[in-house]
Amino acid sequence: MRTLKIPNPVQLKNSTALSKFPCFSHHPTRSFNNVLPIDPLLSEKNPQRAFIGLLKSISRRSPAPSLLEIEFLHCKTIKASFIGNTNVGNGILNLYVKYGSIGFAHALFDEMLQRDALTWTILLSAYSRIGNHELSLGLFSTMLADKVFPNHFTLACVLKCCINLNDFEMGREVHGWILRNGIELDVVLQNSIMEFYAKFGAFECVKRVFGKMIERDVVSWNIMISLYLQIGDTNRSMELFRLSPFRDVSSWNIVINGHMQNELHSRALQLLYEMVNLGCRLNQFTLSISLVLAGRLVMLELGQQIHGQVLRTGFGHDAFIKTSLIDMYSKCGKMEVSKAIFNGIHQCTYYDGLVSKDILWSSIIAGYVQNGRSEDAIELFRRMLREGAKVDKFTLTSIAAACSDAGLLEQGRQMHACFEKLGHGFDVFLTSALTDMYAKCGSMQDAHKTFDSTSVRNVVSWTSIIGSYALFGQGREVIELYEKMLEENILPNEISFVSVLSACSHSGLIEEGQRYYKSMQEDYGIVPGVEHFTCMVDLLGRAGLLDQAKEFIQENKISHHSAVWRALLAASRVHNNIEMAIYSSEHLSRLEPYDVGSFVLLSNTYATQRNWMESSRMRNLMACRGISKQPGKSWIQLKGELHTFIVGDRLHPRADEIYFYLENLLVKLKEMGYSSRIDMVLHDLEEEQVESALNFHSEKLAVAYGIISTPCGTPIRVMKNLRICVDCHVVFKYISQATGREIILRDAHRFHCFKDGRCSCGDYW
DNA sequence: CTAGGGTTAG
Repeated sequence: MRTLKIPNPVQLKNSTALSKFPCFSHHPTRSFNNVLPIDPLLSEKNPQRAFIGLLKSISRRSPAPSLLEIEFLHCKTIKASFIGNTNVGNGILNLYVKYGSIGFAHALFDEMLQRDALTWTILLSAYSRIGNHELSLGLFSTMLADKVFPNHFTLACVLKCCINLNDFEMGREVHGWILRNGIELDVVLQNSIMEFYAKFGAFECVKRVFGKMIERDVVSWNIMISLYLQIGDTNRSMELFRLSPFRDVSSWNIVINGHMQNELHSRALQLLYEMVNLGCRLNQFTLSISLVLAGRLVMLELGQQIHGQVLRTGFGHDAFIKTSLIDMYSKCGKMEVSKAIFNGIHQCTYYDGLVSKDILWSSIIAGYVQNGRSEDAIELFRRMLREGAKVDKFTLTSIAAACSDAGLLEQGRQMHACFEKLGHGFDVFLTSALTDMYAKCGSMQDAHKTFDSTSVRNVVSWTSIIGSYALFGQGREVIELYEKMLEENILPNEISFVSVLSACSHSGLIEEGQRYYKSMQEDYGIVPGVEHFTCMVDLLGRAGLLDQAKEFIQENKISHHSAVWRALLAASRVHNNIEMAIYSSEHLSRLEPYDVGSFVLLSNTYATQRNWMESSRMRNLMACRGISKQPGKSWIQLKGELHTFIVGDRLHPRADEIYFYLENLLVKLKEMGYSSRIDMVLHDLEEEQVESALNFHSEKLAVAYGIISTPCGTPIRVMKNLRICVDCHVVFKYISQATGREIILRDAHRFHCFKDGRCSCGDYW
């Protein structure tokens, strides 16, 4: 007979020291004599059997027995010399495992003189449950060497270990062993075998086992149903679902979740309604997945209804459900509610004993990041570290995105290094987020290094590096990378094209942009969405082809999208075309009467033409409608500290120095030939005031502060929440020349790298 | 057998 190739049989420790059970020496025997009726049992005809019955009932008792009670029982069995009985030993062993004390369980296991299949199975399944699958398999191997014949539970557990260890070969060996040893195949074992093959995508094997089954149950059918969902064959899975004689809650959960996984959210919603209408009871799984569904569809009311159902059914303390609730409210933009739920978590039942609070942390942090509240997310992350929660790749991915938004290069770098030190494995999500983070923080070297170190690249990895170069306006590199991606047989998605098209637009590659727009539809069958239309309007508009852009909007019948008008309006402003600006802003304000951008852009366009009447009329209208402009702010990070500036503000402790330096510098720049672009000032002011308003724009303050606080030659990295002003753009070119400093500025759309009197954007933006 | 958190653009 061939033996199983199971690694590392476990060396059992045969120790006899009871000192492994520290409470033994001073055991409070008296305190349990009333609660646990041991002594009367001992006078029964068959005290051992009675004792075994007691152990069984205690293991099912709620609340579960305390460690002291278990040790008390253990003590009693020794005193009554029952411990040599395998069934008694198994009973106590089971209690230790249920209590979660594997160390004590293993110590008892070592002391047992006779171990049967149950003894081994209790211990090895305990190890598997805490995630130590190797040890579990090692015990299995020792068990076989000890000539103890495994039962169905042992084998099912071993197959689970093979799934968790991703060890297909081992699982096949186990299956072979089962067949060779003529183990009778019952439903449970056959289901385990099916599940094993299903997890490894060995569809034919699953079907063969299912086909041969004489008796099938819900689980067998469910595995078949999920098998088809796994490969995206929703039709076939629904056929089986309708055919199944055992359709119950779990089957419904599987089809609903399966459709969600295949991105068929509205179909999933239909199924949920059908399930409810049939009067099917919703269990905790249903509630959890339907909350996720409500979040993805941004259906707040549905989410609230399910929340009500959660409270009614008493699942409010389930940790899984709490995470789903946090996720749902975050996705619906209700961060206050998410936060309240998160803060109310003290006593949630950790379902299955495997749920940890780390996931709750990561889900609330993700919520803040998704709602654009990076500072709050980072603050929460610090609290999480203080409270000793474990940082995993999920949290770190969100934090990387938060650092991208806030432009915090140093924090991002620290977290990256910290994570690498922990020795976590490679992850596509994380490396994509890090690539993006480094790029958005201005370090293309780090972004490229991260991308190069990405061993398994998918569309997202490629799209993030492509988007990074697009951010720096390096259209040629973007096109090169895009072609490289195609060479590696990675199919571009909608987002890849947004990056490519916006890069073309930012680099003035008009023909290329139009070619890729065509290729997207013809070669990849991607139907252009608002984002692509907007890129095209932007592409034409930036190039000054305003009429063509307008025609593009009409031809594609997209005049109901505000974004395309916003792009045209922005282009009209850059090219000072007041008629087109008015035309597009009329459309824009009809579509979005409360949109800040439309007012600001139009009012600015009027202002540029020095039409103060119209400009101020626009601003008054904004005030009437209660719209306020997002204040422009710029920030710079020095020695780990963030310095934020708004136009003309003197709040900074070194404000006097900053202003003094800036004023002198501007005099010098004028000698070099600079003159103020006063046409960029947005209010009707006297000439002198105009100039001073311009001179102290937030980005100028931040750059000046950077120069006076760092040694000569250090590059200056500044972030701005809005687009850079035209005058500042001119000034920074002069400054880079006059001071020999490199100025790297990230605005709302892209990077501008000023060096030796020139900007990387080539003034095309 | 079935459940929760993450990436890319605008």
